[in-house]
Amino acid sequence: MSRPRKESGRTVTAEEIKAVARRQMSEHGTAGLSLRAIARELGITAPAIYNYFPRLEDLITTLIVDAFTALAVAMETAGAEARTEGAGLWETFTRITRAYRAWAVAHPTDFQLIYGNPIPGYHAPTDLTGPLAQRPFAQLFDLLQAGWRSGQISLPEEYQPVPPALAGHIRAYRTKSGLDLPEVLICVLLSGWARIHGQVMLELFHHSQPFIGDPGLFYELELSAYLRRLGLPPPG
Amino acid sequence: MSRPRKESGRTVTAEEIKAVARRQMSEHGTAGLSLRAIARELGITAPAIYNYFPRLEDLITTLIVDAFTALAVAMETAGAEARTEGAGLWETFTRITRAYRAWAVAHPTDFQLIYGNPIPGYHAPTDLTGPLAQRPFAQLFDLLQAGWRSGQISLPEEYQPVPPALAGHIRAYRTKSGLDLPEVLICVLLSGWARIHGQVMLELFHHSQPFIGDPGLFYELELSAYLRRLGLPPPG
DNA sequence: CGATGTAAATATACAGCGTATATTTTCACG
DNA sequence: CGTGAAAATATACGCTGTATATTTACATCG
Repeated sequence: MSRPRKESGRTVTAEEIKAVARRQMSEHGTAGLSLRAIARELGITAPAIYNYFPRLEDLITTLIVDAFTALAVAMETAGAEARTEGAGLWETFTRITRAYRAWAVAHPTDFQLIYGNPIPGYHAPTDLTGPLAQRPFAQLFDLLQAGWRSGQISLPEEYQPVPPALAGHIRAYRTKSGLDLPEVLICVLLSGWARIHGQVMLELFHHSQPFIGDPGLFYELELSAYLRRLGLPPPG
Repeated sequence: MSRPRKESGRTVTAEEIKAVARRQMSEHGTAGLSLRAIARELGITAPAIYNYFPRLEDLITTLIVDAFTALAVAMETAGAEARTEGAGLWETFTRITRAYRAWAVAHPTDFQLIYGNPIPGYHAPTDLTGPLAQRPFAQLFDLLQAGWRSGQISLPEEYQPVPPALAGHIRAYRTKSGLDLPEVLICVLLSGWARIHGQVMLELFHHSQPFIGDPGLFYELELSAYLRRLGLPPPG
C-alpha cells in the first residue's frame, strides 16, 4: 500500500487547475475538457480536483466567470486607455467595441463558453451570468449617456417612436439601473450590441468570410456606420 | 446464446433514428445526445446504429443538414406565402426575417446545433455547411435586388463609401454568385443578417431580456428600423 | 518536541459513454 | 430451397464523471 507521493508539496492550486482547463479547452474545444485529462497533466488523480471543485459544473462556472470578467477588463482597459489619451467619443467607442471582437477572436473558446452552449448538461446559472454579461457594456451606456447629454449624439428617427409595450419594459430597466437615457437611445445601444455580437458570432463560425473575406474590415465598417448614424463626425 | 429478437421486423429506419435524436437533443441539449440512449429508446443495441451512421459525427452532420434546410424551408415558405398574397417589399422582408427568429425560438437546440458549438470534438465540415448557411438568405438578396432595381430602396450614406479592400472581396463574391448589387447594398444586407442573428443569439441565451423584456417586440422594432433606413415606407 | 486534527491527496469502484470486432439472425433473390 | 448480403447482436476496450473510504502531509498546540 505504498503511495509514492511524487514530491512532498504536490499540492495544486485552484488557479493551476483553471489554467490547465483553459488551455485544454482552447485546444480541444469547449466540450473537450475532462477532469481526468486535467488531473493527468497536473500529475494528480482525478478525484483530487474534487477538493477544489465539487463538480465539473463548478469548474465550468468559474471558467465562465473568469471569461466574462476578462472580456470586461479588456474592454474597460481599452476605454481607459482612450480616455487617458484624451480620445473623443468616436475613438473611445470604437476602441471599446473593437476590444470586444479582438478578445473574441483571441479567445474563441472562452467566447463560445460565454455566449454559446458550453457543455453537455450544463446550464449556466442565469442569476450569476446575467450581471456579468451586462458589465462589459455598462461603459458603453455611460459613453452614450455623456454623448447624448453633451448634444453630440442625435437620435435616429427610424427607431422612433418606441412602441409603448417596449417602452414600458425599458423604463422599468432604466429606473432599476439608474440610467438616464431616452428609450430610443437604449434601443439603439442594444441594437448596436446585437450587431456587434452577431458579426462576431458569424465570424467565429465562418459564416461571414465567404461574403466579405475579411471580417475585421467589415466590422470596422459597421462600427463607423453605426456611429455616423448617431450623428458623430468621423475622425480624420 | 438465444437472442430474443423482439419482432421479426425490428429493423429501424434512418429517419426514426434522426427523429429520436432530435427529440432527445431538444430535451437534454445539443450535447446531451448519445447513441446508446437513442438505441435504448428504439429497442435496439447501440452498435446497430452503426449500420446507418458509421460515426456519431455522421449522425450529427445529417442533423445539421436537416436543420439548415428546415430553417431555409421555413423562410422560403414565409416568402412564398407573402408573394402569393401580393405583399409588398416591406411585408415580404418582414415575414421572411420573422420566420428566422420564429424558427430559432421554436427549435432552439437545432438553432444552436447550426450556429453554435454543438458537440465535444465535433467540427462541422465547412465546405458542406457553408452553402447551407447561405441558402436561407439567398431569397433576401433577391428581394433587395428587386427593390433596388425598382428604385424603392435607397443606399444609406453611413455605409458609403465601402473601403476599397472590402469592396474588392465583395466584388469577388458578387461575380462568383452572379448577384448584381452595389457593394454598399451587400454590406447593408450582411449587416442586417448580423443584426438579426445577434438579436436571436442574445435572446436564446437570455442576455437581452433584462434590458427590453420582450425580445419579440424589440425584434420587430429592429426590423422596421432597418427597413425604414432603406427608405421603405412603413405600411399602415 | 511530540501528539493531534484537518486538508488534500489517494485507491477503488460504478455506471455510462463511443466504438471496434466478430457472431448470429433475417430476409430477399436466384 | 439454398445462398449471400444486410442488420441486428454480444462482447470488449478505454474513456468519462463521480462516490466512497483510506492514507498521507502539514500546521497547530499542549
